[in-house]
Amino acid sequence: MMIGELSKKTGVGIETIRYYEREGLLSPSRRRSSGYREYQDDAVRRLTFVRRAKELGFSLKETRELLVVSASKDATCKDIKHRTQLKIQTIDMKIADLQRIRDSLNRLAIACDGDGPTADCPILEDFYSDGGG
Amino acid sequence: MMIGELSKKTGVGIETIRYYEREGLLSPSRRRSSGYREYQDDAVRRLTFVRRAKELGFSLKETRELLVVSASKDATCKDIKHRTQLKIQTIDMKIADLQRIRDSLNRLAIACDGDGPTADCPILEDFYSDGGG
DNA sequence: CTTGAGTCTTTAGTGTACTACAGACCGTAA
DNA sequence: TTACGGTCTGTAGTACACTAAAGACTCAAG
Repeated sequence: MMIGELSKKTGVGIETIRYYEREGLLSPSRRRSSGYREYQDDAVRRLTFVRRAKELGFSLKETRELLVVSASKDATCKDIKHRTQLKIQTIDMKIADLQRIRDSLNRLAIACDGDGPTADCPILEDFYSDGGG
Repeated sequence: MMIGELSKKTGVGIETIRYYEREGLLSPSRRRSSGYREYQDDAVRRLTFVRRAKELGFSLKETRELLVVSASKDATCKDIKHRTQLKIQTIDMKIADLQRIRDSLNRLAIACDGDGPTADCPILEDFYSDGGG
């Protein structure tokens, strides 16, 4: 199939497909003499993989690595599992960061009764005085 | 003081200070005839504000708005509190997103015993087959 | 007066993941 | 043959928050 059909089948834009190719995620099986890209059915599968990995928080770089490992003959489940666990760890750290921020903001919001001028706002006070919460 | 001293006092790089100026967050109180920026002590306070807001997840654009509100005579605490609560909401949504992703990855990691070739990996299977969970 | 550090403006690069556009070429149906 | 839509390459723009570098100017000390 040509790129337009692949785009329709996967819901991934044409420009994006070409971008993924530049980034080494997906190549057409061949080129016509005209230069037109031609894809096989497995390109749909591969694009699905890329989008699913993205959904799950993997960057394009990481996704490319996953694809390489996935296709490697001597790679094992272990490698994939390891990468997954690392990703879980970084997500956990991000969540912890956001929780910390959330709690700080919440404390400030509670401290502010919402009345009076900004000059008396405990939120702004915190902001101006650094490292408070 | 000049920009170098302000930079040392706040730990914010010179280039960054100039960038903040371009973005409307901080202006020197005046310029010398040579073009050199001159700052008052309150610039330290203002930069502190910007960094603290950043720590708490506000973008530069949002921080600029906070500064405007903060300086506005008829603005009230209410406005600041409201912005804070909105920020808490978007952080909560981000956390929920990450939790969902984390749970999916965790389920996959558990399903994968780490043995065998990638061809049998349940993680990769999920990736190739879309929307699995 | 010279030297060296500090500062100035303007422009461009970083990373991420696209997205858009210009100008040319291809393929097919009427 | 003409028209029209699909496709090609290459370049540049988007958002965010910086960061770096070139080349010129300023300032203070010696």
